[in-house]
Amino acid sequence: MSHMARDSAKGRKGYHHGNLKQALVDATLALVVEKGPQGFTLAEAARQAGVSAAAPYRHFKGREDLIEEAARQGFEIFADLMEHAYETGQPSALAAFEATGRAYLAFSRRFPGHYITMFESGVSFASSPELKTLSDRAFGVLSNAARELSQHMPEDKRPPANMVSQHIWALSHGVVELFARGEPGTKSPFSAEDLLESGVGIYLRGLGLIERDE
Amino acid sequence: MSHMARDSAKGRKGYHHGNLKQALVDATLALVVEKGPQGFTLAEAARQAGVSAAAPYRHFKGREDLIEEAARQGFEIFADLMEHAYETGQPSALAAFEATGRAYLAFSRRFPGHYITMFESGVSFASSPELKTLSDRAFGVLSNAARELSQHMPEDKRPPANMVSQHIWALSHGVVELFARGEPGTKSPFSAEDLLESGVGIYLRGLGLIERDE
DNA sequence: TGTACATCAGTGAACGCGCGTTCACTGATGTAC
DNA sequence: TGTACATCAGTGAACGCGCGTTCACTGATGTAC
Repeated sequence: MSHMARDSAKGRKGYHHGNLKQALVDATLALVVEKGPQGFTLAEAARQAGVSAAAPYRHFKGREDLIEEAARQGFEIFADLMEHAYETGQPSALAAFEATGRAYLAFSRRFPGHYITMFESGVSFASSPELKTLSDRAFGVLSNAARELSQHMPEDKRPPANMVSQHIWALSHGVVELFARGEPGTKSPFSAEDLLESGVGIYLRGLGLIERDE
Repeated sequence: MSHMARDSAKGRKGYHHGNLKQALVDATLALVVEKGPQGFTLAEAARQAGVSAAAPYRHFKGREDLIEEAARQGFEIFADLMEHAYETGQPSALAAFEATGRAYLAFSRRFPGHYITMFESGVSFASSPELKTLSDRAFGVLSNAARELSQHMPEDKRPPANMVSQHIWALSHGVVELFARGEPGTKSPFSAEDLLESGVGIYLRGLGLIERDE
């Protein structure tokens, strides 16, 4: 078999794979990046893991279940990244907030497969209670950052903290979808990073949190 | 046949449909809304139009070609809507700009099938030169609005007009994707319209185009 | 107005394909004694 | 250390399915005379 060459790498012994579950998740992530959210098939993932089409059923209930596991892992990484970014910016509420915005984009760059399964595969963060919990953790970080930010704001024109976090979430998501993909035709002169950075900057100025001439 | 009841509505004569091309596009739009961007099949669209699976090939080269036509019509409507919104806001550069932002969201509401084929079907606005041209027209409106807006801005801290239009595009797109869908789990207390309106407002304030207490 | 005929826009049967899933099976591994 | 045996994690063949596409066909329509 053609995959034998890699058998020794992870304790693969021939008949027993040893690490199939994760290998299938990894194959899913790669496929989804390569062929788009729906281009992925259970059969192809099995093939890529060097295993028969029936094998995945030892670890997953079915096709949907595999995607969900990939998304689950994604949300976990995502939440960790957001939390880490938040802590990095502390104790400055402003720095923490900006950092979480950047973390969103950075996550989509470093884990494109996860990003796709999470936001474009149709699984969505309400498919299972577990995904809901995990996504709540991630977006909770952004919400908290927004809430703290709120307290540094001129009190008269202070929008709800949730609204602020949703603005940044939407802006980040839009930038990722439109400008961070390899898609041609989007030959923007600005990088996604620049776009998000400047957009958030202007927005924060609008909130009165950054001085006009910085 | 079960679809005979509707035959008289549009000149349907039994053997000849009379309006198949558009009927297939309409079926595509409905399917894509109902089952997601990839849930659509040529066979199902034909079925919904009350016609055999081979019939679509009289009007389209294949599956891909049908989606592309749907997207093409979408871009046309979209561009018209953007232009109309722009003119509505004139001669105020600010009002025109805000109107185009609103038009983006309004379009996604009124033509969800088109929106999906345009932005989520994988066809993308660079698949064909024709789509590219049409999408350029639509986004050109937004760019122009941003350019005019630029001239009303404090000259020292004036970001490139293209950047401004891309910020708004990204924010609009993000709001649509995250908060304008029926998806549960996104139980936001704010409507997509409110979110976009307030987000754009804060952003424009950040540009120095709206006074702090308005 | 009537007829012959070209063209148009459908039909329906057939194809090959890959998918998701099930099933009885079997080789490998771990454990009890 | 060796052996018996349960359990685990694979196999491979088979299934039914719906899809995209092709083909020779045929009914309906439009036009020339």
